[in-house]
Amino acid sequence: MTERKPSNQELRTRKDLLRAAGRLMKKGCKPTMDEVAAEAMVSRATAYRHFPRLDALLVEAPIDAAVADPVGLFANDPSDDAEARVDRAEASLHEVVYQNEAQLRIMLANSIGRDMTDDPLPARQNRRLPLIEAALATARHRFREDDYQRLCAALALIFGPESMVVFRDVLGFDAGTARTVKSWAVRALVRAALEDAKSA
Amino acid sequence: MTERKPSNQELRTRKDLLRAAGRLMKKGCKPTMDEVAAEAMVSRATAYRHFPRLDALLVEAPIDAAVADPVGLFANDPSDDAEARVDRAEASLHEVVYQNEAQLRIMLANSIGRDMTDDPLPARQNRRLPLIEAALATARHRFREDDYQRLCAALALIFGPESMVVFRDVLGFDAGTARTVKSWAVRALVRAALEDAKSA
DNA sequence: ATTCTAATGAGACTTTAGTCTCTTTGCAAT
DNA sequence: ATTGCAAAGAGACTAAAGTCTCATTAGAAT
Repeated sequence: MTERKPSNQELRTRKDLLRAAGRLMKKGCKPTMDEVAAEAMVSRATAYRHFPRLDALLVEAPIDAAVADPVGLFANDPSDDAEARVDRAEASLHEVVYQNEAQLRIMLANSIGRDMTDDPLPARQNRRLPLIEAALATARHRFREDDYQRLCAALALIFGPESMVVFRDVLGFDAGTARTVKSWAVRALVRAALEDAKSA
Repeated sequence: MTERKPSNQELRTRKDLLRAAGRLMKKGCKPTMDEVAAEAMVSRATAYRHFPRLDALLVEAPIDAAVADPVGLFANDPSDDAEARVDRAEASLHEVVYQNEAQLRIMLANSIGRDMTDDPLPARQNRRLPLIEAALATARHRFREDDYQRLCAALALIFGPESMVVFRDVLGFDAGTARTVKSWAVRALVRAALEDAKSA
Protein backbone atom coordinates (compact mmCIF):
# COMPACT_ATOMS: atom_id res chain seq x y z
CA MET A 1 0.00 0.00 0.00
CA THR A 2 2.79 2.46 -0.75
CA GLU A 3 1.00 4.87 -3.03
CA ARG A 4 3.78 7.03 -4.38
CA LYS A 5 2.86 10.31 -5.99
CA PRO A 6 4.16 10.32 -9.56
CA SER A 7 6.43 13.19 -10.49
CA ASN A 8 5.52 15.83 -13.02
CA GLN A 9 7.98 14.30 -15.39
CA GLU A 10 6.28 10.93 -15.20
CA LEU A 11 2.85 12.39 -15.69
CA ARG A 12 3.99 14.35 -18.70
CA THR A 13 5.59 11.33 -20.36
CA ARG A 14 2.57 9.20 -19.66
CA LYS A 15 0.22 11.77 -21.14
CA ASP A 16 2.43 12.16 -24.22
CA LEU A 17 2.34 8.43 -24.81
CA LEU A 18 -1.42 8.18 -24.51
CA ARG A 19 -2.02 11.11 -26.81
CA ALA A 20 0.45 9.73 -29.33
CA ALA A 21 -1.33 6.38 -29.27
CA GLY A 22 -4.69 8.05 -29.77
CA ARG A 23 -3.33 10.06 -32.69
CA LEU A 24 -1.96 6.95 -34.39
CA MET A 25 -5.03 4.83 -33.76
CA LYS A 26 -7.24 7.44 -35.37
CA LYS A 27 -5.44 6.58 -38.59
CA GLY A 28 -7.15 3.22 -38.37
CA CYS A 29 -4.50 0.62 -37.78
CA LYS A 30 -2.91 -0.80 -34.67
CA PRO A 31 0.35 1.02 -34.02
CA THR A 32 3.48 -0.74 -32.80
CA MET A 33 5.16 0.21 -29.58
CA ASP A 34 8.03 1.67 -31.58
CA GLU A 35 5.68 3.90 -33.52
CA VAL A 36 3.95 5.17 -30.41
CA ALA A 37 7.26 5.84 -28.71
CA ALA A 38 8.59 7.67 -31.75
CA GLU A 39 5.39 9.71 -32.10
CA ALA A 40 5.65 10.67 -28.44
CA MET A 41 9.37 11.43 -28.87
CA VAL A 42 10.26 9.01 -26.14
CA SER A 43 12.50 5.95 -26.07
CA ARG A 44 10.91 2.56 -26.45
CA ALA A 45 12.18 1.41 -23.08
CA THR A 46 10.48 4.35 -21.43
CA ALA A 47 7.21 3.51 -23.11
CA TYR A 48 7.42 0.02 -21.65
CA ARG A 49 8.17 1.43 -18.22
CA HIS A 50 4.87 3.26 -18.20
CA PHE A 51 2.79 0.61 -19.94
CA PRO A 52 3.97 -2.95 -19.44
CA ARG A 53 2.12 -4.15 -22.53
CA LEU A 54 1.05 -2.49 -25.72
CA ASP A 55 -2.55 -3.38 -24.89
CA ALA A 56 -2.43 -1.46 -21.67
CA LEU A 57 -1.45 1.64 -23.56
CA LEU A 58 -4.05 1.29 -26.28
CA VAL A 59 -6.86 0.57 -23.83
CA GLU A 60 -6.21 3.80 -21.98
CA ALA A 61 -5.81 5.94 -25.06
CA PRO A 62 -8.30 8.78 -25.15
CA ILE A 63 -11.44 8.55 -27.29
CA ASP A 64 -11.72 11.46 -29.65
CA ALA A 65 -15.09 13.09 -29.15
CA ALA A 66 -15.22 13.76 -25.46
CA VAL A 67 -17.44 10.84 -24.69
CA ALA A 68 -21.10 11.59 -24.23
CA ASP A 69 -21.28 12.98 -20.74
CA PRO A 70 -24.24 11.53 -18.85
CA VAL A 71 -24.80 14.54 -16.63
CA GLY A 72 -24.33 17.06 -19.43
CA LEU A 73 -26.63 15.23 -21.81
CA PHE A 74 -29.60 15.42 -19.49
CA ALA A 75 -28.69 18.58 -17.61
CA ASN A 76 -31.62 20.61 -18.92
CA ASP A 77 -34.04 17.81 -19.55
CA PRO A 78 -36.41 17.10 -16.69
CA SER A 79 -38.59 14.88 -18.89
CA ASP A 80 -39.61 11.53 -17.47
CA ASP A 81 -40.32 9.94 -20.84
CA ALA A 82 -38.00 7.03 -20.23
CA GLU A 83 -38.32 5.67 -23.75
CA ALA A 84 -37.29 8.94 -25.36
CA ARG A 85 -34.48 9.57 -22.93
CA VAL A 86 -32.94 6.15 -23.35
CA ASP A 87 -33.24 6.47 -27.10
CA ARG A 88 -31.51 9.81 -26.98
CA ALA A 89 -28.73 8.43 -24.82
CA GLU A 90 -28.20 5.60 -27.28
CA ALA A 91 -28.11 8.00 -30.20
CA SER A 92 -25.45 9.99 -28.43
CA LEU A 93 -23.26 6.98 -27.72
CA HIS A 94 -23.89 5.70 -31.22
CA GLU A 95 -22.24 8.79 -32.65
CA VAL A 96 -19.15 8.41 -30.52
CA VAL A 97 -18.84 4.71 -31.25
CA TYR A 98 -19.11 4.98 -35.01
CA GLN A 99 -16.82 7.97 -35.20
CA ASN A 100 -14.15 6.07 -33.33
CA GLU A 101 -14.78 2.70 -34.87
CA ALA A 102 -11.19 1.79 -35.69
CA GLN A 103 -9.86 2.73 -32.29
CA LEU A 104 -12.69 1.03 -30.42
CA ARG A 105 -12.22 -2.17 -32.39
CA ILE A 106 -8.59 -2.29 -31.37
CA MET A 107 -9.44 -1.67 -27.74
CA LEU A 108 -12.26 -4.20 -27.79
CA ALA A 109 -10.15 -6.90 -29.43
CA ASN A 110 -7.43 -6.40 -26.86
CA SER A 111 -9.78 -6.59 -23.89
CA ILE A 112 -11.64 -9.64 -25.21
CA GLY A 113 -8.60 -11.61 -26.21
CA ARG A 114 -6.67 -11.23 -23.03
CA ASP A 115 -5.80 -14.57 -21.58
CA MET A 116 -8.46 -15.42 -19.05
CA THR A 117 -5.94 -16.90 -16.66
CA ASP A 118 -4.48 -13.44 -16.10
CA ASP A 119 -4.39 -11.66 -12.80
CA PRO A 120 -7.28 -9.38 -11.78
CA LEU A 121 -8.95 -7.53 -14.59
CA PRO A 122 -6.91 -4.83 -16.29
CA ALA A 123 -9.91 -2.60 -15.89
CA ARG A 124 -12.26 -2.24 -18.76
CA GLN A 125 -13.80 1.18 -18.66
CA ASN A 126 -17.53 1.23 -18.48
CA ARG A 127 -19.12 4.24 -20.03
CA ARG A 128 -22.51 2.82 -20.78
CA LEU A 129 -24.00 2.12 -17.37
CA PRO A 130 -23.75 5.69 -16.10
CA LEU A 131 -25.33 6.84 -19.33
CA ILE A 132 -28.16 4.34 -19.06
CA GLU A 133 -28.77 5.21 -15.44
CA ALA A 134 -28.84 8.91 -16.19
CA ALA A 135 -31.40 8.28 -18.90
CA LEU A 136 -33.59 6.28 -16.56
CA ALA A 137 -33.09 8.51 -13.53
CA THR A 138 -36.23 10.60 -13.81
CA ALA A 139 -38.41 7.52 -14.27
CA ARG A 140 -36.69 5.14 -11.95
CA HIS A 141 -39.46 5.25 -9.38
CA ARG A 142 -41.75 3.60 -11.89
CA PHE A 143 -39.73 0.38 -11.96
CA ARG A 144 -39.49 -2.42 -9.49
CA GLU A 145 -35.87 -2.69 -8.39
CA ASP A 146 -35.34 -6.09 -10.00
CA ASP A 147 -36.93 -4.96 -13.24
CA TYR A 148 -34.73 -1.91 -13.23
CA GLN A 149 -31.54 -3.91 -12.87
CA ARG A 150 -32.62 -6.31 -15.56
CA LEU A 151 -33.51 -3.49 -17.91
CA CYS A 152 -30.14 -1.82 -17.40
CA ALA A 153 -28.35 -5.08 -18.17
CA ALA A 154 -30.40 -5.68 -21.31
CA LEU A 155 -29.79 -2.13 -22.51
CA ALA A 156 -26.07 -2.61 -21.92
CA LEU A 157 -26.15 -5.22 -24.68
CA ILE A 158 -27.38 -2.62 -27.14
CA PHE A 159 -25.32 0.37 -26.07
CA GLY A 160 -21.62 0.28 -26.73
CA PRO A 161 -19.21 -1.01 -29.36
CA GLU A 162 -20.10 -4.71 -29.20
CA SER A 163 -23.37 -4.07 -30.98
CA MET A 164 -21.45 -2.24 -33.70
CA VAL A 165 -19.41 -5.37 -34.23
CA VAL A 166 -22.52 -7.52 -34.57
CA PHE A 167 -24.18 -5.10 -36.96
CA ARG A 168 -21.12 -4.60 -39.12
CA ASP A 169 -19.39 -7.99 -39.10
CA VAL A 170 -22.28 -10.39 -38.69
CA LEU A 171 -25.21 -8.60 -40.30
CA GLY A 172 -23.40 -6.26 -42.67
CA PHE A 173 -25.42 -3.22 -41.61
CA ASP A 174 -24.22 0.37 -41.95
CA ALA A 175 -24.37 2.87 -39.12
CA GLY A 176 -27.76 4.29 -40.06
CA THR A 177 -29.51 0.94 -40.30
CA ALA A 178 -27.92 -0.13 -37.03
CA ARG A 179 -29.20 2.99 -35.37
CA THR A 180 -32.74 2.32 -36.57
CA VAL A 181 -32.73 -1.19 -35.13
CA LYS A 182 -31.22 -0.08 -31.86
CA SER A 183 -33.72 2.72 -31.49
CA TRP A 184 -36.62 0.31 -31.89
CA ALA A 185 -35.06 -2.25 -29.56
CA VAL A 186 -34.27 0.07 -26.67
CA ARG A 187 -37.76 1.55 -26.80
CA ALA A 188 -39.30 -1.90 -26.82
CA LEU A 189 -37.25 -2.96 -23.81
CA VAL A 190 -38.06 0.14 -21.78
CA ARG A 191 -41.75 -0.28 -22.58
CA ALA A 192 -41.67 -3.93 -21.57
CA ALA A 193 -40.04 -3.14 -18.24
CA LEU A 194 -42.66 -0.49 -17.55
CA GLU A 195 -45.43 -2.95 -18.31
CA ASP A 196 -43.85 -5.54 -16.02
CA ALA A 197 -44.09 -2.98 -13.24
CA LYS A 198 -47.76 -2.30 -13.95
CA SER A 199 -48.78 -5.94 -13.94
CA ALA A 200 -46.93 -6.68 -10.70
CA MET B 1 -11.72 -19.12 -61.62
CA THR B 2 -9.63 -22.27 -61.64
CA GLU B 3 -11.19 -24.20 -58.79
CA ARG B 4 -8.81 -27.06 -58.21
CA LYS B 5 -10.00 -30.04 -56.28
CA PRO B 6 -7.77 -30.49 -53.21
CA SER B 7 -6.09 -33.85 -52.86
CA ASN B 8 -6.85 -36.26 -50.07
CA GLN B 9 -3.47 -35.49 -48.60
CA GLU B 10 -4.29 -31.78 -48.44
CA LEU B 11 -7.67 -32.40 -46.90
CA ARG B 12 -6.20 -34.66 -44.28
CA THR B 13 -3.50 -32.24 -43.12
CA ARG B 14 -5.96 -29.39 -43.14
CA LYS B 15 -8.33 -31.33 -40.94
CA ASP B 16 -5.50 -32.37 -38.64
CA LEU B 17 -4.48 -28.75 -38.19
CA LEU B 18 -7.99 -27.57 -37.39
CA ARG B 19 -8.58 -30.35 -34.91
CA ALA B 20 -5.22 -29.72 -33.27
CA ALA B 21 -6.06 -26.03 -32.95
CA GLY B 22 -9.41 -26.85 -31.40
CA ARG B 23 -7.80 -29.22 -28.93
CA LEU B 24 -5.26 -26.61 -27.83
CA MET B 25 -7.77 -23.79 -27.60
CA LYS B 26 -9.97 -25.83 -25.33
CA LYS B 27 -7.14 -25.56 -22.83
CA GLY B 28 -7.93 -21.87 -22.65
CA CYS B 29 -5.03 -19.99 -24.10
CA LYS B 30 -4.14 -18.87 -27.58
CA PRO B 31 -1.77 -21.41 -29.10
CA THR B 32 1.17 -20.44 -31.27
CA MET B 33 1.54 -21.65 -34.81
CA ASP B 34 4.46 -23.83 -33.69
CA GLU B 35 2.31 -25.48 -31.07
CA VAL B 36 -0.53 -26.20 -33.46
CA ALA B 37 1.86 -27.60 -36.05
CA ALA B 38 3.54 -29.80 -33.46
CA GLU B 39 0.20 -31.00 -32.10
CA ALA B 40 -0.88 -31.87 -35.63
CA MET B 41 2.49 -33.52 -36.30
CA VAL B 42 3.08 -31.28 -39.26
CA SER B 43 5.86 -28.88 -40.09
CA ARG B 44 5.37 -25.20 -39.41
CA ALA B 45 5.81 -24.30 -43.06
CA THR B 46 3.01 -26.67 -43.99
CA ALA B 47 0.72 -25.10 -41.44
CA TYR B 48 1.34 -21.70 -43.04
CA ARG B 49 0.67 -23.14 -46.48
CA HIS B 50 -2.84 -24.12 -45.44
CA PHE B 51 -3.59 -21.10 -43.27
CA PRO B 52 -1.79 -17.91 -44.23
CA ARG B 53 -2.26 -16.43 -40.80
CA LEU B 54 -2.71 -17.89 -37.36
CA ASP B 55 -6.06 -16.09 -37.12
CA ALA B 56 -7.38 -17.88 -40.17
CA LEU B 57 -6.68 -21.19 -38.53
CA LEU B 58 -8.19 -20.30 -35.18
CA VAL B 59 -11.33 -18.82 -36.71
CA GLU B 60 -12.07 -22.04 -38.57
CA ALA B 61 -11.31 -24.33 -35.67
CA PRO B 62 -14.29 -26.48 -34.74
CA ILE B 63 -16.47 -25.60 -31.78
CA ASP B 64 -16.75 -28.44 -29.35
CA ALA B 65 -20.42 -29.20 -28.82
CA ALA B 66 -21.75 -29.69 -32.29
CA VAL B 67 -23.33 -26.30 -32.48
CA ALA B 68 -27.03 -26.12 -31.86
CA ASP B 69 -28.53 -27.28 -35.10
CA PRO B 70 -31.45 -25.06 -36.12
CA VAL B 71 -33.35 -27.75 -37.98
CA GLY B 72 -32.76 -30.42 -35.35
CA LEU B 73 -33.75 -28.16 -32.48
CA PHE B 74 -37.23 -27.53 -33.86
CA ALA B 75 -37.66 -30.75 -35.80
CA ASN B 76 -40.51 -32.06 -33.65
CA ASP B 77 -41.88 -28.75 -32.45
CA PRO B 78 -44.72 -27.38 -34.55
CA SER B 79 -45.58 -24.77 -31.91
CA ASP B 80 -46.08 -21.21 -33.11
CA ASP B 81 -45.42 -19.64 -29.73
CA ALA B 82 -42.71 -17.37 -31.09
CA GLU B 83 -41.70 -16.10 -27.66
CA ALA B 84 -41.09 -19.57 -26.28
CA ARG B 85 -39.31 -20.80 -29.41
CA VAL B 86 -36.93 -17.87 -29.55
CA ASP B 87 -36.23 -18.24 -25.86
CA ARG B 88 -35.47 -21.90 -26.33
CA ALA B 89 -33.17 -21.17 -29.25
CA GLU B 90 -31.28 -18.64 -27.16
CA ALA B 91 -30.97 -21.09 -24.29
CA SER B 92 -29.48 -23.62 -26.66
CA LEU B 93 -26.92 -21.22 -28.07
CA HIS B 94 -26.20 -19.94 -24.57
CA GLU B 95 -25.01 -23.41 -23.55
CA VAL B 96 -22.66 -23.72 -26.50
CA VAL B 97 -21.26 -20.23 -26.02
CA TYR B 98 -20.51 -20.56 -22.33
CA GLN B 99 -19.07 -24.04 -22.70
CA ASN B 100 -16.65 -22.78 -25.31
CA GLU B 101 -15.98 -19.41 -23.76
CA ALA B 102 -12.20 -19.44 -24.04
CA GLN B 103 -12.15 -20.53 -27.63
CA LEU B 104 -14.88 -18.13 -28.68
CA ARG B 105 -13.10 -15.22 -27.04
CA ILE B 106 -10.00 -15.96 -29.06
CA MET B 107 -11.96 -16.22 -32.26
CA LEU B 108 -13.93 -13.08 -31.50
CA ALA B 109 -10.86 -11.04 -30.63
CA ASN B 110 -9.20 -12.09 -33.85
CA SER B 111 -12.16 -11.22 -36.03
CA ILE B 112 -12.75 -7.86 -34.34
CA GLY B 113 -9.18 -6.72 -34.34
CA ARG B 114 -8.34 -7.51 -37.91
CA ASP B 115 -7.11 -4.43 -39.67
CA MET B 116 -10.09 -2.84 -41.37
CA THR B 117 -8.03 -1.93 -44.42
CA ASP B 118 -7.74 -5.63 -45.25
CA ASP B 119 -9.10 -7.29 -48.32
CA PRO B 120 -12.73 -8.48 -48.37
CA LEU B 121 -13.96 -10.08 -45.23
CA PRO B 122 -12.22 -13.28 -44.12
CA ALA B 123 -15.65 -14.73 -43.56
CA ARG B 124 -17.02 -14.62 -40.09
CA GLN B 125 -19.28 -17.58 -39.64
CA ASN B 126 -22.80 -16.72 -38.70
CA ARG B 127 -24.60 -19.31 -36.68
CA ARG B 128 -27.18 -17.12 -35.06
CA LEU B 129 -29.34 -15.95 -37.93
CA PRO B 130 -30.33 -19.44 -39.11
CA LEU B 131 -31.17 -20.26 -35.53
CA ILE B 132 -33.27 -17.13 -35.08
CA GLU B 133 -35.07 -17.69 -38.34
CA ALA B 134 -35.83 -21.29 -37.48
CA ALA B 135 -37.29 -20.15 -34.18
CA LEU B 136 -39.49 -17.58 -35.88
CA ALA B 137 -40.42 -19.76 -38.85
CA THR B 138 -43.76 -21.02 -37.61
CA ALA B 139 -44.91 -17.52 -36.67
CA ARG B 140 -43.39 -15.55 -39.48
CA HIS B 141 -46.70 -14.87 -41.15
CA ARG B 142 -47.70 -12.81 -38.16
CA PHE B 143 -45.03 -10.19 -38.77
CA ARG B 144 -44.81 -7.45 -41.34
CA GLU B 145 -41.68 -8.05 -43.41
CA ASP B 146 -39.90 -4.95 -42.12
CA ASP B 147 -40.75 -5.75 -38.54
CA TYR B 148 -39.45 -9.26 -39.06
CA GLN B 149 -36.10 -8.10 -40.37
CA ARG B 150 -35.76 -5.59 -37.57
CA LEU B 151 -36.61 -8.19 -34.96
CA CYS B 152 -34.04 -10.62 -36.34
CA ALA B 153 -31.37 -7.94 -36.22
CA ALA B 154 -32.24 -6.97 -32.67
CA LEU B 155 -32.20 -10.59 -31.55
CA ALA B 156 -28.80 -11.03 -33.18
CA LEU B 157 -27.47 -8.58 -30.59
CA ILE B 158 -28.55 -10.88 -27.80
CA PHE B 159 -27.68 -14.24 -29.31
CA GLY B 160 -24.02 -15.10 -29.72
CA PRO B 161 -20.74 -14.52 -27.92
CA GLU B 162 -20.70 -10.72 -27.94
CA SER B 163 -23.38 -10.59 -25.29
CA MET B 164 -21.29 -12.94 -23.17
CA VAL B 165 -18.46 -10.43 -23.35
CA VAL B 166 -20.71 -7.60 -22.22
CA PHE B 167 -22.18 -9.61 -19.38
CA ARG B 168 -18.85 -10.93 -18.16
CA ASP B 169 -16.42 -8.08 -18.78
CA VAL B 170 -18.64 -5.03 -18.44
CA LEU B 171 -21.34 -6.09 -16.02
CA GLY B 172 -19.56 -8.89 -14.17
CA PHE B 173 -22.48 -11.31 -14.51
CA ASP B 174 -22.15 -15.08 -14.39
CA ALA B 175 -23.71 -17.38 -16.97
CA GLY B 176 -26.94 -17.93 -15.06
CA THR B 177 -27.66 -14.27 -14.47
CA ALA B 178 -26.85 -13.51 -18.08
CA ARG B 179 -29.28 -16.17 -19.21
CA THR B 180 -32.05 -14.68 -17.07
CA VAL B 181 -31.59 -11.24 -18.57
CA LYS B 182 -31.40 -12.56 -22.12
CA SER B 183 -34.51 -14.64 -21.66
CA TRP B 184 -36.47 -11.61 -20.54
CA ALA B 185 -35.07 -9.43 -23.31
CA VAL B 186 -35.72 -11.77 -26.21
CA ARG B 187 -39.28 -12.36 -25.06
CA ALA B 188 -39.86 -8.63 -24.72
CA LEU B 189 -38.56 -7.99 -28.23
CA VAL B 190 -40.64 -10.73 -29.84
CA ARG B 191 -43.71 -9.46 -28.03
CA ALA B 192 -43.03 -5.88 -29.15
CA ALA B 193 -42.67 -6.94 -32.79
CA LEU B 194 -45.95 -8.84 -32.61
CA GLU B 195 -47.68 -5.80 -31.19
CA ASP B 196 -46.24 -3.60 -33.92
CA ALA B 197 -47.87 -5.92 -36.43
CA LYS B 198 -51.23 -5.70 -34.70
CA SER B 199 -51.32 -1.93 -34.56
CA ALA B 200 -50.33 -1.56 -38.22
C1' DA C 1 8.14 -50.88 -60.91
C1' DT C 2 9.24 -46.24 -62.67
C1' DT C 3 8.51 -41.56 -63.10
C1' DC C 4 6.56 -37.06 -62.49
C1' DT C 5 4.48 -33.63 -59.70
C1' DA C 6 2.63 -31.52 -55.83
C1' DA C 7 2.78 -31.56 -50.94
C1' DT C 8 5.74 -31.60 -47.14
C1' DG C 9 9.96 -30.84 -44.24
C1' DA C 10 13.80 -28.10 -42.86
C1' DG C 11 15.67 -24.07 -41.85
C1' DA C 12 17.26 -19.14 -42.77
C1' DC C 13 15.58 -14.52 -42.42
C1' DT C 14 12.68 -10.20 -40.99
C1' DT C 15 9.71 -7.75 -37.83
C1' DT C 16 7.59 -6.75 -33.51
C1' DA C 17 6.52 -7.74 -28.50
C1' DG C 18 8.53 -7.76 -24.43
C1' DT C 19 12.56 -8.06 -20.88
C1' DC C 20 16.85 -6.63 -19.02
C1' DT C 21 21.03 -4.00 -18.03
C1' DC C 22 23.82 -0.23 -18.00
C1' DT C 23 24.64 4.60 -18.84
C1' DT C 24 23.15 9.39 -19.06
C1' DT C 25 20.37 13.18 -17.88
C1' DG C 26 16.88 16.05 -15.72
C1' DC C 27 15.29 17.84 -11.50
C1' DA C 28 15.08 19.13 -6.85
C1' DA C 29 16.95 19.79 -2.23
C1' DT C 30 20.57 21.50 0.15
C1' DA D 1 26.78 25.45 -7.52
C1' DT D 2 26.89 20.61 -5.91
C1' DT D 3 25.03 16.39 -5.17
C1' DG D 4 21.88 12.46 -5.29
C1' DC D 5 18.25 9.93 -7.14
C1' DA D 6 14.78 8.62 -10.14
C1' DA D 7 13.49 8.84 -14.90
C1' DA D 8 14.90 8.49 -19.52
C1' DG D 9 17.96 6.75 -23.24
C1' DA D 10 20.48 3.13 -25.63
C1' DG D 11 20.94 -1.20 -27.06
C1' DA D 12 21.37 -6.35 -26.49
C1' DC D 13 18.55 -10.36 -26.13
C1' DT D 14 14.55 -13.89 -26.48
C1' DA D 15 10.16 -15.50 -28.48
C1' DA D 16 6.75 -15.63 -31.88
C1' DA D 17 4.55 -14.26 -36.49
C1' DG D 18 5.16 -14.54 -40.97
C1' DT D 19 7.90 -15.10 -45.59
C1' DC D 20 10.94 -17.51 -48.59
C1' DT D 21 13.93 -21.09 -50.66
C1' DC D 22 15.43 -25.50 -51.49
C1' DA D 23 15.60 -30.42 -50.63
C1' DT D 24 12.73 -34.59 -49.86
C1' DT D 25 8.93 -37.59 -50.05
C1' DA D 26 4.36 -39.38 -50.86
C1' DG D 27 0.96 -40.69 -54.30
C1' DA D 28 -1.08 -41.10 -58.66
C1' DA D 29 -0.55 -42.22 -63.51
C1' DT D 30 1.78 -44.78 -66.69
